[in-house]
Amino acid sequence: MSASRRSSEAGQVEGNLIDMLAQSAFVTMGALTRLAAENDLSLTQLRVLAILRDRRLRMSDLIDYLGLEKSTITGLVARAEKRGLLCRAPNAADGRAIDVFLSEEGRAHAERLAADLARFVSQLTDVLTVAERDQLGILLGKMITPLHP
Amino acid sequence: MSASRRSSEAGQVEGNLIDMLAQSAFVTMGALTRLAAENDLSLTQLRVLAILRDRRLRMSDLIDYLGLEKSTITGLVARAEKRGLLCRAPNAADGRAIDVFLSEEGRAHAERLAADLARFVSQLTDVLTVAERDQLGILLGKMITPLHP
DNA sequence: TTGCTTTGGTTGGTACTACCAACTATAACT
DNA sequence: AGTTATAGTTGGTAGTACCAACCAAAGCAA
Repeated sequence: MSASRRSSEAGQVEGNLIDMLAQSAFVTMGALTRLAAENDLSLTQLRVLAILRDRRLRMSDLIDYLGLEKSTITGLVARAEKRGLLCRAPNAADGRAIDVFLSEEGRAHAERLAADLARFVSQLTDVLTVAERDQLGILLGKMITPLHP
Repeated sequence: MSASRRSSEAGQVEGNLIDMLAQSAFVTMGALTRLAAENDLSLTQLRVLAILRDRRLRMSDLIDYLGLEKSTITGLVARAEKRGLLCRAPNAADGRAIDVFLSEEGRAHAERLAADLARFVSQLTDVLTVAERDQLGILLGKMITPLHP
């Protein structure tokens, strides 16, 4: 596992896949966390903005996307709403449900974050050739797509 | 960015590298978080155990590894110590410093976690051929190694 | 050597995350 | 209609992570 920055000591470039996946996850999450912090957001809030960028969801959908307790979502959305990042509105079809979607300000935030993230990732993948980048995208895609049918 | 599980809708398997990296990071982090939760740990505590698995560090080193505020580390280590996962001892060479290292129980925990993680990752990479797995490890390694010289 | 600065860690306080259990209200089922 | 299931909220707890303020040992300087 070895979540540290230097768990696989130099030399063995191929490393072990477990370490590589865990480490790249931590690196990416670290970057995302920093990115969020720079924009005065938490990682979870950043996720919410990202998810809502091209969707209008009910609370319960958001729960599915994030895999968190509903009370957690309530608080999350409430704080984000208070900050003007997103809006709540009753769902037209279901009297129990509440829809959530980005406000103007939230959308602007989300766009900026997406751009920043893109910049970070390209910096991270700079060391790879274009072919390698494609290859990496394909492999990760193949690994992940089974998870969301 | 699109941190969601299904941000890149079906079809374009190659996806876009940014999405793929972010998503695989979230998937991996999700698994790590679940793994940690099953063992009654937080993600950060799991990281600490992973880092200390083959090291004895001073607090300040731990700060570097985790990239968190020192007061955060103090609390983290204090709670883990109270739970018997790790030990604190004054550093022999520097009167100000405190060494941190795994207890027996902490070590056992860490081993178990490493095994569980390995199991999870292999399940995740099951869809890949052996050659693809190697390739993925190489690419991730190449991408990450520059970050820890 | 005495005094100033830097480094290593802790303490106290705040905001947020995330969980659980208990609750209200609408919807769906029989 | 009456029961059951679903959608969200509220209240309470533990943990994460930050900041500012602090103490003590170490390093450096005059």
